[in-house]
Amino acid sequence: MSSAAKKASVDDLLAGLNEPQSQAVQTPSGPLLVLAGAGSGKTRVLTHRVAFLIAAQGVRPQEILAITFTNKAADEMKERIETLVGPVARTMWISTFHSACARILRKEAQQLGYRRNFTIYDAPDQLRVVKRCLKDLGIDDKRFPPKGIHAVISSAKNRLVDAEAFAGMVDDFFDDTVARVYSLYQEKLFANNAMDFDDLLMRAVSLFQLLPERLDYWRSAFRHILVDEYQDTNHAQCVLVNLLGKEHRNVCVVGDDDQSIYSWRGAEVRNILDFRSDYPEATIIKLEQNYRSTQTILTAANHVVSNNPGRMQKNLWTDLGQGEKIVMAEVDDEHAEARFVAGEVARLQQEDGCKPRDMAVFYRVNAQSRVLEDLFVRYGISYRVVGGTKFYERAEIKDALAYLLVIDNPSDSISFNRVVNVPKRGIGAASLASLTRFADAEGLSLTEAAARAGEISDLRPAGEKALAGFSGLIEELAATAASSPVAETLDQVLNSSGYIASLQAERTIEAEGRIENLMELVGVAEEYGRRQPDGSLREFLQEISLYTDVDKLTEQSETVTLMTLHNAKGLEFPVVFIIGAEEGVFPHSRAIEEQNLEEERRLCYVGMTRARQRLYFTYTTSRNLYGARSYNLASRFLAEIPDDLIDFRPMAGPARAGYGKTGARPSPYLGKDISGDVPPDLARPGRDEAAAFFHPGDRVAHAVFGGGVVTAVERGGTVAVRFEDGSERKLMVEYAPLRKVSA
DNA sequence: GAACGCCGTGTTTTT
DNA sequence: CACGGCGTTC
Repeated sequence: MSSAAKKASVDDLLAGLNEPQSQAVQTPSGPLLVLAGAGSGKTRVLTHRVAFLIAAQGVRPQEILAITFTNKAADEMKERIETLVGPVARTMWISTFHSACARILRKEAQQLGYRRNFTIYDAPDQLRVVKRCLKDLGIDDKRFPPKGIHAVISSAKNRLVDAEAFAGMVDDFFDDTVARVYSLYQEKLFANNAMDFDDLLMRAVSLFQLLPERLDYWRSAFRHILVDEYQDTNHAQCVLVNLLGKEHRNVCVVGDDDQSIYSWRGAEVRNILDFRSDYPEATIIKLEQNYRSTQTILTAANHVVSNNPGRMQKNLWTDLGQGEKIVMAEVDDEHAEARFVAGEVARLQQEDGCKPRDMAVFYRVNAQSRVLEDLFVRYGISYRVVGGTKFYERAEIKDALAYLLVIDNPSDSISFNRVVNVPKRGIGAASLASLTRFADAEGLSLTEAAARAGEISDLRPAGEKALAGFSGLIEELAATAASSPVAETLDQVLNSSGYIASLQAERTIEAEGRIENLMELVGVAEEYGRRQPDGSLREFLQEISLYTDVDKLTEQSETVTLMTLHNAKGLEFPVVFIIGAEEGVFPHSRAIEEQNLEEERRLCYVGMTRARQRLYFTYTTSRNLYGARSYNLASRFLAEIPDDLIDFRPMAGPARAGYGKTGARPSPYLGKDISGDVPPDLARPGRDEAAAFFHPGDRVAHAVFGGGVVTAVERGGTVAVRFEDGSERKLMVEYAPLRKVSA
């Protein structure tokens, strides 16, 4: 490449960047912290910085390790870098922490006593192992719920506390039990030549800690490390970055403390706040210009999040103009909510020329999508749900994959048990018990034991025959796998096992759906074969096991997108609806109980800042939740948005007296310890708070008397209000359906 | 050995 | 409400 061409391309890389962005791209090697507010061009900076390192600093692509939060983000980044630097981009490591660790561990497995064909267990698999442990240890799974146990184990792993260390710091009975399970759980994973998600991180760390020589190797392999969404890294990930990066110190992390929303799975905002102490000489750059949202949306989001203490100060601004006000719609119940959203989706298409793909609906929990989906189907609005029951967690998909997993890793007993009698081939609990006993006695895997079914004395002839048949099937499939593309192996799995046939025999709609899903899986395998002609079954399985639904989210044109607020991270849409903005839903009741409102607020901030032009909030006065009707307050977050940014749409029909039907937008939230279960009345400002809450001059609204202005605040929780109809009334704040509209 | 149905229970977010 | 676990029945 001539130097002129090179220079031109470097100029290109910097063209169109604002000052701080350009600085972040050009800052020479060494630690760099980029605090990137929502929509401030973070991805742009990352991709351009990588390109800059390659084009201007002479860094070789394969020396770069770039970590993203999802596989989708990784793919996008790869693509964008490729357009900047060309096909060499393909030699870079751009992936999630988990994928990167898995890749490293494939090469290093033997160092840890694993074989390189280890299986990665997903959440349901992990739970199954926990359950088995509880059973083996004779622990009552009523008193020790597997999910809870697993959560504790997972959190320990994220803090790099292994089973032994955990046992050493136990200080109550529950943890003591967990410690025993943890230890057995690890044994079982190891015996199955399997790792869970957390192991990928923890084992990578221990590899590096145990074997300095391997650390040296990987350290010099990745001379430059870049980490996106650093605010959502956990301790293990942070340690990993430091192990690899602390020596050469070419560590660039990008993130936004206001967007940390994964503390429940071990993420520690502290990591980004502490970057300066880990790397005192770090350059720190703030990106504060937002290129995504209108000023209205931005101001509103800033107001909300500024209620959180201890933030890194940021001042997001935009020059995109004020734009539309934020619509806040009060509706009867979840059905009215769905109707409202569907109505607006239709209207925006007709009147504003919005495309369905421009619109997204965010909710707090997956269950909320149901009602919406029902109505969308009836309205003929096509939509897609991101997340929820994930494609790769569907039973039929997991069954098919379990066959492949057993073929690839015969030690994997979870997968073995999953498929040994699916479809039914007469291998029941009794036969399996014999098989397991035999395997344990002989020190064999279940697959190996099945191959020697004839030697199992207490097996009934029918069971023996069935097991031998299954064993033969697996061997046959393994032979195919050894010499054929993945898609072909999969096809044979589905047919030779009789899996498809048994579904066809069901003759139900669900079974047809399952077959379609399986065909889609075959499609995925074919696609893989095209992309990676030399790809192995193992690599295919690894890719799949770390793949989530968000990763699949491609720009399909004519559908509205439905997803949880968590899944919305990193995305943007011209129009965003945030539904269920109610106390107990969002913020979630459990977050209220656990006093973790700051994270909920950040979640709100993330949701709001996804919107480019229009932002809607909806809240219901009554909602069916878990089979029972509940009456919730409007979310406190709504009250944190300034009035002049809001287009309030009270419930249709005459305003009715009573809680939540005031026709006034929700007032600033006063209650401090109000959980979703507290009767609504208690959530109203009490007598003592009245004086602090209302001030003369406040604009208020009354459910019956309409709008007015506070003229006086009296003792005993009484305020005087002059209403728009000219009347003046004294009202008991404690009981009157009175809402503050603005101060 | 499999299928059905009952009951109790637990409900956030996910790499 | 929805699912998993467990007992009953064929």
